[in-house]
Amino acid sequence: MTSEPAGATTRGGALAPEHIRDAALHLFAGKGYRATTMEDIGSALGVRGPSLYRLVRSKQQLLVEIISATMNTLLAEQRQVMAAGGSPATRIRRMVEAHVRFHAANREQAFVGNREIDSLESDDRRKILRLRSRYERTLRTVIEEGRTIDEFRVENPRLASFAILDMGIGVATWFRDAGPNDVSQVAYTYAEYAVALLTAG
Amino acid sequence: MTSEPAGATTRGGALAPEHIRDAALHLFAGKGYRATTMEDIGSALGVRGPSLYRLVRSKQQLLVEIISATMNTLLAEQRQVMAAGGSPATRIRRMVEAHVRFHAANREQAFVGNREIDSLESDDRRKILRLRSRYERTLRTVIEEGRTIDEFRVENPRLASFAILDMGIGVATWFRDAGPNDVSQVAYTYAEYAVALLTAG
DNA sequence: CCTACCGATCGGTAGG
DNA sequence: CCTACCGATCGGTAGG
Repeated sequence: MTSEPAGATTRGGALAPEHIRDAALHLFAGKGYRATTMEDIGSALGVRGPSLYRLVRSKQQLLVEIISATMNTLLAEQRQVMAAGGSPATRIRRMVEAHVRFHAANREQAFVGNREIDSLESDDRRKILRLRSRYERTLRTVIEEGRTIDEFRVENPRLASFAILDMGIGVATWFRDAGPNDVSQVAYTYAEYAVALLTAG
Repeated sequence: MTSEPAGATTRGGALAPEHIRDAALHLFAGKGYRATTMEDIGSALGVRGPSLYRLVRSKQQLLVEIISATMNTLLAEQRQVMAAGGSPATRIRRMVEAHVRFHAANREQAFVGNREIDSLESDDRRKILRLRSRYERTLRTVIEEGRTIDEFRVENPRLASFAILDMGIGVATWFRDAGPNDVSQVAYTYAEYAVALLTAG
């Protein structure tokens, strides 16, 4: 993203745009975008608030980058599943597993991406909503395909895709690494739920 | 809740605590708790910000009342379902229908209740989280009961109850009165999904 | 129910 | 990377 050598921090130190984003993400997740100050973010990195402006345009830009990265990752994983082929049920399973895995393994990203959409300025919000919509429609397309070949019996692909996506999104709110189920268990189980819901009659 | 005559507004006018809460709810839903000012709320009711303090203790108190009311309604409906009896599958269906119906018919309440939990001061937040937890555990209990009598085959009641609840919560984010499905359709369909997910094997 | 106002916070800039 | 600071916002109170 920058013209500096990959993986290097800026000369001798802790302060790189990537670290700033990480610190910001953690604070946004914990206390909300609006409640987080530039001084908070700087403080997490051992500098004062104004020092961040050498590497970051604005607080809003940090939020935009965090949420965009989240949606782009999700869409990239979905594209991989589509490219790999397989029956509708197979693709649904893989898609739900990737979706849930992401929401469990990147709780803060997912959480901020969902809660702070309205903290985005309207142009950016529109862009993000378009990406979300595309993500949902791709899932819906696979459901419709499965219906066409009688692999699924759901009557309303739109409601089914919302239900499947939303249950996965919820994982970001309750999942804990120290909890009774690990990421793989949850991902597998939710994929089963999705297929069950689609094949029931 | 107050000692004034039920249904009456305070002497000649638009300003009653209930109206203030309604206006606040709408604004909190639209732009977030922290981005909403007392002046905004007053403005929606035709008064200046400071005038609200005659009827309201603080902005925080408005949020507490809104979120508490939401959870209490949800819990009351759940208790009714439990009191009415029926097989686990019947109770699950009714519970999911009530849950979804509430989230579709009271989108703003549900939305604010979910997004602004971290805007509550810690004592209030704890109280609300306890209520949510109780709500979830009651659903889980019914799932476990259904497993005991072999009505359900799910292996993990905890994951199943999270999945069912979270898909219903999602309804508050995408449902529109002008959309292709009405509240009853969505409630019925989601109840089907829940049962499908619980009985699949 | 209003105006005036206090006290505090905050994003971002100036200018080293 | 820092201090000093501007300009603006906001919750809540005083005192009618």
